[in-house]
Amino acid sequence: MAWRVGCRVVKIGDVAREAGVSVATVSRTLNGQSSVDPQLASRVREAAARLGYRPNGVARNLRRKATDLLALIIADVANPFFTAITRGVEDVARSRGFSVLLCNSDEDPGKESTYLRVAEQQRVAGVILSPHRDGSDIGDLRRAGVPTVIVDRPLTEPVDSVMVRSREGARAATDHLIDAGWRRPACITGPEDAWTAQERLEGYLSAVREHGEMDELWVRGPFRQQGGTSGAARLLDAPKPPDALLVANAQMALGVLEEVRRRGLRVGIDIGLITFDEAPWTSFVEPPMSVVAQPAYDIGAQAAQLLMDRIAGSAPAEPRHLQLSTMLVVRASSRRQAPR
Amino acid sequence: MAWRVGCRVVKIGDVAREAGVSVATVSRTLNGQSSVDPQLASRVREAAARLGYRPNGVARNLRRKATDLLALIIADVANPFFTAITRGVEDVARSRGFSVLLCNSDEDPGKESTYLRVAEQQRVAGVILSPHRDGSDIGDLRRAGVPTVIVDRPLTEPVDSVMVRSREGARAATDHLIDAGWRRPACITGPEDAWTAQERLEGYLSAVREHGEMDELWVRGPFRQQGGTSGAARLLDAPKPPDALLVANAQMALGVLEEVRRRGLRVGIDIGLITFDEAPWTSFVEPPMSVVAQPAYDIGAQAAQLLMDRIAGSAPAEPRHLQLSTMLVVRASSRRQAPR
DNA sequence: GCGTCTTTAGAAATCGATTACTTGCAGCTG
DNA sequence: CAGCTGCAAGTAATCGATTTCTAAAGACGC
Repeated sequence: MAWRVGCRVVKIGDVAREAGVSVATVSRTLNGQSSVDPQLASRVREAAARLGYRPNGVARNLRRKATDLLALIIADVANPFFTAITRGVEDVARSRGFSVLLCNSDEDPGKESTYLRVAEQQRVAGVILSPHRDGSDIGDLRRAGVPTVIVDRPLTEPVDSVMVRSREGARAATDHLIDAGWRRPACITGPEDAWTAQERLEGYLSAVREHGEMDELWVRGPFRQQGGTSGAARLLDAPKPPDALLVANAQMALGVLEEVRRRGLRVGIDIGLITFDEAPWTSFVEPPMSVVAQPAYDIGAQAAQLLMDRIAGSAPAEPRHLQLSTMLVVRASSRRQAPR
Repeated sequence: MAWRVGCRVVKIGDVAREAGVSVATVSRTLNGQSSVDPQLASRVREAAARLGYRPNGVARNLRRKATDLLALIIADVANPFFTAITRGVEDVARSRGFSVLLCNSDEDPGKESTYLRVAEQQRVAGVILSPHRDGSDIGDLRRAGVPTVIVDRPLTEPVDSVMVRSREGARAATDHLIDAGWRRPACITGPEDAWTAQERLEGYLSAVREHGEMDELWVRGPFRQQGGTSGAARLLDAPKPPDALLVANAQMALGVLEEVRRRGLRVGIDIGLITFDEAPWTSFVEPPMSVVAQPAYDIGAQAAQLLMDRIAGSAPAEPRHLQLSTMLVVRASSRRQAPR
C-alpha cells in the first residue's frame, strides 16, 4: 500500500561501520544503558550525527516490547469537554516522557473499535478511553494486557476509571431552577445508550420527584447541536410546554439557544436555561449561560496518573474508581426575571 | 519503562501449531494475499479465533516497512478551526483504510518536534502538519522519505500544501467594515512568527491604505482568548481608539468580546466587530458575530487527498499547492447601527 | 506413461533494532 | 607468576510478523 521510493535510510549498521565499532556499541551509546568508553562514544555520536541517523522506532518497539506512546480515544474532538480532557492527559503524560496519540471515535462504535485495534496492535503503553457505551469492547485490550483507564462513562469490565458525579450535578441544577422560581423545568438529555445522558436525566428526575406536583418533562437527542434544536422544539411544541430547560451538553445547548431564539422566547424571562459543560462561549451569549461545570482537565490529568501507575506496575491489582464533582455556575440564563 | 507482567499473548506460531500448518500459511490466510486451500484456510481462521489471535502490528510494520497510519499534527486542539480540519482528514483517510493519529502541538515548538520525531520513528505512512512557524523542521521527515502535507501555514521547504487566502479574506473584511460606515477600523492579529497572522494583518493594511486618510491601527497577541482581551484593551486605551475591530481568530474574538463588554461598549453601535473562523458560537452571541469563514473541513479533506496521492506514488514530483478561499459572512456585529 | 508446468505449503531469510552471552584484556591477589 | 575478577566491546540470538525460495504434488499434453 504505502510505498516509498529509493530513499536510503541510515541504519544502525551504517553508523557502526562509519564509527568503526559494532552495532551493539552504537546501541549502547545512543541509549546510554551500560558504560561505553567516552572516546568511542563520542566517535559514535559524531558518526550518527554525520549520517543523520534516526533509529527505527518500530524495530525498537518490537525488541523492547514496549513503547512510550499512549492512546487517548475520545468520543468527539469538537466537544470542548473532551479537548480539555486531552490537555490534562497530555500534560501529565509529557511530564513522564510519554507522547499522546489522540483518536477521535466520533461517537461511532466502528471507529472506536478500529482505534482500539490500532492501539492494541501498535502495542501502545496504555489506553485512555471514553467508551461509546457499555458495548465498547475493551476485552481484547485486557486480554492483551494493555493498561487501560476509562473516563466519563463506565463499563461493566473491571478497569480503572475516572467519572464525574453527573447525577448530583443535574440534581443540583434542577433544584436551582426550581429555587429560582421556574415552575416547569424540563431536561434535554443524550441518547439512551450514553451513561452520562442517563445519569443526568435521573438527577433531573430525582429533583422533580422530590419536589412533587411537577410534571416530568424530558426528551433525548444526539449530543450535537441538532439534538438540542430538535429536543427544544419537541418540548416547546407540547400543549403544556416547560418554562426552563436543563441541557445535558454544551453543543446541544447551542442548538437549544437557536430554537429558543427562533421562537422569540427571551432567555431568563420566558424561559430559564442551564447546561452541562463550561464551554468557552457560555459567558458570552446573551444572557450569560448558567452551567454545570465538569472538571475536564482534572479528569484527564487523573486518568493519566492512574494509567502511569498501572504502566509502572505500582497500582493495586483491583481497579480504582475516581469520582470528581461538578460545580454549579449560576449566571443570568437561569435566574428568573419578571417579564417587563 | 513500560513493563507488562505474564500475559501470555498468542503469536502466529501458536496459531500455526493449533491449526497444524506452518506460520507462512497462517500469514497468507489472514492477509489473503496468495491462494490457500479453502479447507486449510478455514482451519486456520478457526484456530485464530479460538485462541483469540491478534497479529502484532509492530512486527508487521517492521517487515512490511509500511503502516496504515497517518499523523495529523495540529497547533491547537481546542481551536474549532483545527478540529474541523481533523474531521476532513479523518473522513478521507478512513475511506482509504488509514487511521489518523492526532497530535496536539499546542503552538509549542518543543511538542511539535517531539511529535514529528514520533511520526518519523513510528514510520507512519504520511504526515499532515500545521507548522508552528517557518522554523518547523520538516527536514528529517523529508530525508526519511515520509510523505508530508502542510496546512494553514507555509514553509520554505518544497512540500505539498493547502492554504487559505487569508490576506484576501482580511482585505474583504476590512473593506466591508469601511463600507458599513466604520471610520477607524483596527486589526488584532496573532504573533509575528505566525504566517496567518502576518497575512491577515497585510490584508487589513492593504485595505486601509487603499482607502487613504485612515490610521493604521493594529496590535499582536497570542492566538488565545487572552490575546484578544489584552489586544482590545491596548487599542481601546489609545488616545484615538478604533471604532471597529478585525480579529484574526475566533478564540481571540471571545477575549475581545469580554473586554468590549467590560467597557460597556455596544457591539454594532459603539464598535464594529468581525473575526476570522466560523466557530459554533458566533451566531449565538449578541449581536451575532460577522465572520470570515475558512473552509476548514475542505482544508483537511484536500490535504488528506494530496497525501494519499503522495503515498500511492501517483503524485507529480514537484509539490502541489492548493489555495482555498474564505467566505465573508456578515451578521449584525459589523453592521453599523445609529446609536439610539 | 512420462516430462513439464502450475499450484500450494513449508522452510528459512528478512525487517532493524536491543540485549544476552562470549571473549579478550588489564589489574589484583595468594 | 598462575589464576581470578571486572569490564568493555563484539557476536549472535531475539522480538513476531511477512515474503522469498524451495520442494512436493497434481494437472495436462503428447
